[in-house]
Amino acid sequence: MATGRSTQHNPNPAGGTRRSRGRGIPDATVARLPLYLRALTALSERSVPTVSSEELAAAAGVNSAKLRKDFSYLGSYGTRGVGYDVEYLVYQISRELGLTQDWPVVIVGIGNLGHALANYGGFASRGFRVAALLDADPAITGNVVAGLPVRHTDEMEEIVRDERVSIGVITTPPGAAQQVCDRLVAAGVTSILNFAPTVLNVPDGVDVRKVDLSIELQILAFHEQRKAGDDLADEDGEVPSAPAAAVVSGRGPEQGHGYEEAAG
Amino acid sequence: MATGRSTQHNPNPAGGTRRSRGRGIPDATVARLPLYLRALTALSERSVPTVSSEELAAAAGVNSAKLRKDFSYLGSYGTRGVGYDVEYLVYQISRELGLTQDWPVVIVGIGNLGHALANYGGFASRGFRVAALLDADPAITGNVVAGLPVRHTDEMEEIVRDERVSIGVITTPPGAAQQVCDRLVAAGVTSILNFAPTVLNVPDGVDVRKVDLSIELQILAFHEQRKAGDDLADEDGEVPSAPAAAVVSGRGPEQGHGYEEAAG
DNA sequence: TAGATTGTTAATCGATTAACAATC
DNA sequence: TAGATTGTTAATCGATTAACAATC
Repeated sequence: MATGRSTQHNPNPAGGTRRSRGRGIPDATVARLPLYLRALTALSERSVPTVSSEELAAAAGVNSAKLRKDFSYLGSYGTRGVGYDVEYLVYQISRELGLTQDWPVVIVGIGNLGHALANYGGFASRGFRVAALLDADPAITGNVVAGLPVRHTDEMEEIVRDERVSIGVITTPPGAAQQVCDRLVAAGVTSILNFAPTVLNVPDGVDVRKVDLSIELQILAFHEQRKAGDDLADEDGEVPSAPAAAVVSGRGPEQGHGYEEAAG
Repeated sequence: MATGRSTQHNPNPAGGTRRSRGRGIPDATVARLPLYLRALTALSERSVPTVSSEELAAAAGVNSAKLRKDFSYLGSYGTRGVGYDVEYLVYQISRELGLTQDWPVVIVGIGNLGHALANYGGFASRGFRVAALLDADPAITGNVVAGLPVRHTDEMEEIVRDERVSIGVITTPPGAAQQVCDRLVAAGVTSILNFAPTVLNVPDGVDVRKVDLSIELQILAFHEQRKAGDDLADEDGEVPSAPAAAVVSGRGPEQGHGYEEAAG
């Protein structure tokens, strides 16, 4: 949501309905489990033994009805009149998310962003292990980043195979992303986190999630514009639906304020 | 969001129903407009004059029914039997997203990630202008990053005011994020893009979107685990709902494979 | 006119929410 | 028992999708 940020293909790789297998968990719920887990981990570090749905929801930034509904998909892990046992819930959510096992990941493209991710602390603490850093540029390979040597992308297939890597992170320039993706998938990777601003095409059974700074900013700009518009009279004053022919020659005011009033 | 990335508070700051004002556009549609815009820009660069909903949808990674429905919220910008004029649609979507005006942003926290964002090309090309880079560390202030001097956070309020900054990007450590957020908001910022793994509390009227690497990876791990489980018999073999009392003492196997079979 | 493709309708599906019975 | 809080139900809402009439 990206979401926001969102799976490009195969949000539900098992196919069929959204909750096909056994106690299937809705996508929206899965996306919130990490939020709950983070809040619970903070409580755990403060040695808080139990927490109510109301308190935990506040800490996670959701409402309590949603939280209880989400937890109901996992099972009945609370105690009526008491709340949830923090440690127990940390474990159950971790298990559900697959974080009780070790996930080797490779990061491909060690520019500024790859560098930042390699140094990101949240990796190791949550069951993810950086198996290798890869780059195609000989000027970069051999450098040590975050304690790891940057290896050449020539070694990609070997590393993915030997280290049983199933998750790849792509931080290359957009032009290289699809090719890197293809090679990762061919080598056995089945989940891709894509930071390159490109749509990746992948075969069935491969999950792609993307993180796109530019998209997030554009969504903010949209709402920001709305706010600014609300300050004026009423922005929806029937902008004439200009006939296409009249605009084909130029694309209209680029950075200017042709049709609309300034929003600042 | 995203999630996916997702607005924490006020996904619809105008309040009321999801589509309150005039020709209000659903959140899901707004989140896809940047995708269409990117695909259209690529077509524009190749001097493609028109495109059908089918072609454009394929390029953007969505289905064509959804695309046409999305565009219908913007107006009737297509021509039956022909398709959409690329340049005209680029302009209309840009205008709808507020990209025909200039958005000054500040980036607070110039570590690895802030550094990466400052160098990110997608910024400038889409109406966003980095008005300032800020950091609290005197060892970092004064450095030139992406052609801009890193200024001290002491100057935050002055810069936000003078440059009319309404969008702030937070790339600080999690412990500093809320305080930075509070100061940005107090200074006049009304949209925040948060890369720190913290829930930010903001007053009504302020939008927060967050980008969280760790959450994206955890969602991938969940699906990855499912895939692995599908290879075995049937993973849903009634894991006994362990009584809370039995687990309170320890949190169960941490990185181990206590309850579950290995998924690799 | 015939072919192509949009814009819209209506059905379906998933997500959210409030309310409350169950029960600790 | 009385108070507190979960887990679930049912209503509502938003998003997706296929189909097709409108129309270029």
